Amino acid sequence: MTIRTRFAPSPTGYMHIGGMRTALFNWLWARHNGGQFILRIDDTDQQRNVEEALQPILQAFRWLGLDWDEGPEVEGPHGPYFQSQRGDLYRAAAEELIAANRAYFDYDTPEQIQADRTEAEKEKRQYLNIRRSLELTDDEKRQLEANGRQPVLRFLVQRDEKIAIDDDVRGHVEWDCGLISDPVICRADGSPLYNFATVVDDAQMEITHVIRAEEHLTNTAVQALIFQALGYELPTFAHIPFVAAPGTKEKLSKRDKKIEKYRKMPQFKKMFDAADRVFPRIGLGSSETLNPVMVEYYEQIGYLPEGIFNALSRLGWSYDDKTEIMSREFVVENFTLDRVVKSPAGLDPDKLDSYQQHWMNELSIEEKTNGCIPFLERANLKADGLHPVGSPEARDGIARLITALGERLTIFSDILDYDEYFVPDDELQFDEKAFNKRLRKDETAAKLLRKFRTQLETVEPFDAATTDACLHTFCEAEGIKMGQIIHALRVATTGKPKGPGMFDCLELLGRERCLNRIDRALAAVK
RNA sequence: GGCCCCAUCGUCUAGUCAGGCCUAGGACAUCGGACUUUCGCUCCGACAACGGGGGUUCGAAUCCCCCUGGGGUCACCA
Repeated sequence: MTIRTRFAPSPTGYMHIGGMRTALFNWLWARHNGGQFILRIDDTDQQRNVEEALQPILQAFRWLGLDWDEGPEVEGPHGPYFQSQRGDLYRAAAEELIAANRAYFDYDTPEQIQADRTEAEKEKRQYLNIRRSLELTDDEKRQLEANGRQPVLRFLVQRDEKIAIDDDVRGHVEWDCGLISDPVICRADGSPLYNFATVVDDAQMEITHVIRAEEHLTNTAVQALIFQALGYELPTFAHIPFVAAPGTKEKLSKRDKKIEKYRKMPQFKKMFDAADRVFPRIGLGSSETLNPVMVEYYEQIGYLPEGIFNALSRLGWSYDDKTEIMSREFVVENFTLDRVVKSPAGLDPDKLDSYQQHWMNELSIEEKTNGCIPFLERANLKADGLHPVGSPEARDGIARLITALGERLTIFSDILDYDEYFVPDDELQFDEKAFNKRLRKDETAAKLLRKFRTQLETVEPFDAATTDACLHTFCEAEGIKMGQIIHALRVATTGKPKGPGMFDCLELLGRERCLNRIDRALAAVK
């Protein structure tokens, strides 16, 4: 039997990171078994701009490298893949249920239902819908319809039964049908509701494994009942834990109110801060428009799909007791449902960064350069303050900077922290605290720097090794330690108290810019 | 509140199904230390968990029961 899994997003305009993890597990299970992964669009609810709202979702799949065998754009033998276009299938299934007396038209108004519910609540008893419409004669129904009453279609739950599933993650789970209200399966206009459409679709698309988040576990009772009533074989269910907000066991939510809360949580804060730092500079709004609950956040701020893939794979799943770093191929090869964890897994930004760091460091200088350039371009920076960063002349300098940066880049947008290499000398900002400490208050250092400046004027060639040797000789001649001047030199040339190796910095900047900057710094000391 | 699910370091997890190999392993974070002109990297070290109570057993993180706690869900949303 070919394994077939699916993910069924509704077109909301963005991809939720928790949803992405669910999609990933579905994709992994299909790929691990040489099966198929299907994308189906649950657009029964909204009608406008489906295409527009869908694109970011498809983009997230493409970016992470989760390809789909059937679905939008690729189509396939079980289409259409938009629920809004599958009305005939639902209608036929509904008629089948009606004919078999497993579904009935309910003429109660929403107000009536609400009243029933309130009353049950008042009497502290579990609400179960009252099947008044079952008592209606055909004449009465006609009468109601003539008065404009539009019935909904309800599935008739056999209340004396039990329903059970054997979940691949949870094990045996059982419900008492006597506690389950008859679910509405079609609205008055005939449009299907989720619990019904999903069953019809999963059956028709021959889905073998329904892998979804735990929050759907309760729905499964009703869905299993409908599968049975329609004579379909039950797929295998696997309810994986949902992705929780950092440091909590609560489902990671997309709601604005929660987002505001996340923004202040210590574990999450740095991701929001990064968004506020980076996105405005590259014309993408701020954390208000793009936040770490969305997959797009990670793409736009410069994470690697490999890093996110690795992190998401380890969220609720493990290979063994020590393997952390895993390639796509490794996970596909080894992913099994029996190693899925049962309890909710909190997204951990720190750990995510550690995976990211690993995969970033696997990249060649060329690949890193390619990843960084778009950020420099969008931030409108000029290489050596002159050439557009996209130009071939600029590329070599950027590549040399990235080489000097070594393992200091975690995400591509980190390159923006080194904008001192891209601004004109007269626009260089000196870190005030460092400037005070290393130049203003340290008069000896400033004096030494003035003296060393003349050496830099003539040292030849102006590269890291030679300037390094030059400073050593200088220190020896002056009878000082490197530490007495080098900090002042660093702050004067780069504006910052930290960064790559000092002499790499000098070489990167070149003689002219170094001298300009030293002059400017020394002038500012007075 | 009803129903359902879950419960090991701060976090992600290994170990639970087949009880002893667990004085509970790894990773991230944190804190020390080494290296370095700074930052980072790297290396070394430290801290740190079986929610509680009863059983069963020679022996329980592992099996059983109860309690507690957390979460999910109860729509003419998905």
